[in-house]
Amino acid sequence: MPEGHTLHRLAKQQNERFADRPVRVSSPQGRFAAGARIVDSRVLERVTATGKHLFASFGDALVHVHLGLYGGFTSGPSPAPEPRGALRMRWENDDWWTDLRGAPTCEVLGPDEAATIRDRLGPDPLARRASGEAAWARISNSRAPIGVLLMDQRVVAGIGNVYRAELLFRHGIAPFRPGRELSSDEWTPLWRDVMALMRAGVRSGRIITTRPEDRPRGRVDRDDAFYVYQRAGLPCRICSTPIRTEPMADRNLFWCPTCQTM
DNA sequence: GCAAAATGTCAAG
DNA sequence: TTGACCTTTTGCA
Repeated sequence: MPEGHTLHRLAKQQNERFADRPVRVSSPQGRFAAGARIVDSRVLERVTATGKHLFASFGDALVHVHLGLYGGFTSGPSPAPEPRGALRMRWENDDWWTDLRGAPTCEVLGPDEAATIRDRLGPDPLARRASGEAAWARISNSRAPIGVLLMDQRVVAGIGNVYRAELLFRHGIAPFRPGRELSSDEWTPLWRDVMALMRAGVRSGRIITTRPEDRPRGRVDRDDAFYVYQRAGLPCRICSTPIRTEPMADRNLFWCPTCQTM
């Protein structure tokens, strides 16, 4: 499921498999039928991820996909399986297929409309030459809690509920602290960390935030991947205090009340 | 077999 | 601020 690393990984894979040649685009479910007709059989130039948005350019028409909470792509080598369920969009060439389901957004845009969406976003830690300065400018001037600011795509593009909780834990910062009460000595390592964690996420295809010394050796199973996310009531890996949860910015926030300070 | 939850966002009021 | 929306998986009976 999708935070920024998922979309960048998808862009990379789709470029490898589909870019620079024609793609058959269809919408077996029908909801994207009109859009599919516009780009069907055209050459796919490039797939780009910005934050949690995916843009596939076919000349002056771009397919814009946002996976929301539960959208997802599946894919594999040809031949494609018989369409099943609510299959919003399918891409096929002679070698590969990929299917999109569940996405709230799958639409054809012009270049200006795509630019408008990108312009609304804060810096993407996975972008080339990413800089956290614009994000820091907003955070250091805001009295909103840092746990809200990190989820705001205008502040940083690509962070979701898992990275939010885990980053704040890794830096010992209570989610309730107003942005303006962070010091730049806290922000600088946090920004460096989000770039590194998300890059690792792109590489492995999953989010792992525990340091090797804080988890059992060997393969990382789901129970050992996080410090706080979805661990409400379980003992903190560092101090054994029960992990707390409560909604913040409409999502369930998780934190350790001992390790994360105001 | 059904309800609830899940790594998200936007429009309506 | 609230509700709508998209689909699959999980947990409980």
